[in-house]
Amino acid sequence: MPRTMSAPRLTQQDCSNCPIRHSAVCARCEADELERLESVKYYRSYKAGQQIAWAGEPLDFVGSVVEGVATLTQTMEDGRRQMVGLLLPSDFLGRPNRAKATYDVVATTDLVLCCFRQKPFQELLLDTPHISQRLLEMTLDELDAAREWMILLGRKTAREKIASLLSIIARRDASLRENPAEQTVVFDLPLTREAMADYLGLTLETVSRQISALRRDKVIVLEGKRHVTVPDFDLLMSETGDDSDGGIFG
Amino acid sequence: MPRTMSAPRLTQQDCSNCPIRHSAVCARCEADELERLESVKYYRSYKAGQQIAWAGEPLDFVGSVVEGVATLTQTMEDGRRQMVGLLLPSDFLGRPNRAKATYDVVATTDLVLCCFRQKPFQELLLDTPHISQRLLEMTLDELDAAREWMILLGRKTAREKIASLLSIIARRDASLRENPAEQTVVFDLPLTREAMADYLGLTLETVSRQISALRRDKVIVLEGKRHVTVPDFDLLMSETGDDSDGGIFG
DNA sequence: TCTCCGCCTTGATCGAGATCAAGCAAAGAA
DNA sequence: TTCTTTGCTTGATCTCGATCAAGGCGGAGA
Repeated sequence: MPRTMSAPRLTQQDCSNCPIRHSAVCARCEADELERLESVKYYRSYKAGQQIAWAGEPLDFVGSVVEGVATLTQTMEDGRRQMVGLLLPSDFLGRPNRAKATYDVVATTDLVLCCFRQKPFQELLLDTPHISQRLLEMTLDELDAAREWMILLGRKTAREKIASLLSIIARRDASLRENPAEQTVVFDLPLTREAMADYLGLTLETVSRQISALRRDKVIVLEGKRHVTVPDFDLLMSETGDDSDGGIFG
Repeated sequence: MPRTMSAPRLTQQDCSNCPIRHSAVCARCEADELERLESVKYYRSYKAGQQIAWAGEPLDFVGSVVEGVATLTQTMEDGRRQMVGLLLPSDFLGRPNRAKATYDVVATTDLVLCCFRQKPFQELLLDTPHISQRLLEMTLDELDAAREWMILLGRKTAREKIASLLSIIARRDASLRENPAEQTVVFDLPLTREAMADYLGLTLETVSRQISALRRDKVIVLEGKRHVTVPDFDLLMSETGDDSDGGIFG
């Protein structure tokens, strides 16, 4: 099967105006370091639903998500699937010095990546400590997130899993709002029921039933299938099974 | 509650004779760099069962496991527990620049750590690229392992979970043997049934039943409760649900 | 306007693993 | 010796989420 990717290249963009300038792998770079990055970076765009990489197949670049959402998924021989990562803007894709993708990577929304070929990125890592330090920090954060997810997968009930996922999305969106302390949070789900099931280690039917149950219990209000209103964020949090303290920025 | 740790200090040991010299965070260091490490490192020892750190409590050092096994565990308010990491010799404990432990850390066997206080280790990281590069590599490996574990927790059956855990331990032990290509593997379980349950997202009763089932089906032979013989490693692998190729070093 | 298709919901039933419960075996402790 | 404790096994039963099945809804294309 042909697996060539033809992604349109965007015109070169100025790093200093980049929306992820202060949170991506380049966050700590100085002006001269950014100049060097600009000389080797390039952009790739993908449409919603497009696959970016296939587990086990060659992937000769790494990069940062500039806009959109992508998922990392692993599939067992018999078709069982588990999502193992959710890439949001500023998250890093790929592993330095690894020529093949470890997971299937799929764009779930339209997506823009800021990419580097493996070889030049290797060199950047070796002689730009600001980049390798930041990459270490981001990788440690991802490891913490993965371990948090292990608790969810191993020990939480279906209802707690759904509430946890909703609270994660709500919290992320809340941080972009004018008044983040507001109890009411409104957002759109960026994932289908099936993708949520892959994420949570459930079936899509169970996801649907638990969302209906949370709606019935007035924990959330649904308009259509994707638009969610959380009237009382503390109430949602109390359904996640996590420690109740910590507030919206927990 | 008093939570002070008093761990006996060992006499200073020579890095060049260290059993984890070539696989720990110091693996890439040159002679002069090792000298610097030796000047700030110190050892801590723990007895089997002793707790090393408490989630949320101060932990002002990081370090490498020299000998023994430790576990990272997170506990929910109502007591549900999930193990999120297993630290074997050469694995790294703690997070640079973080003053508090994120997880409960417990020695499951007698344990020796090679430790560094946070502050000097920070400095080492900043001006010893061989250390920060190696730490990044190890953290990326841990992230891959955590994601592999997410598939196990989210999608594998109880029998597959047990077979997967046995194969991981068997594979690790096999790599220490004279003839690693040998089909028969023998080892002792370093974990209680309860710890295995915490690792696998199961109850200890289910762990016990599945081990009995694997014994009944001749996949393993048990002498006592901990000593395991795997007569045919491929047969064990075929029970894990993972891709069958790859062999013992997969 | 109709039809199709992707996505979602809901109902009925099933079954893997949890829970509740009893008891065994080995190692200390009294 | 006898009593406890710790770690483990096994049985009986229950329950949550999976599975199998049917149908609803809304948007895109004919």
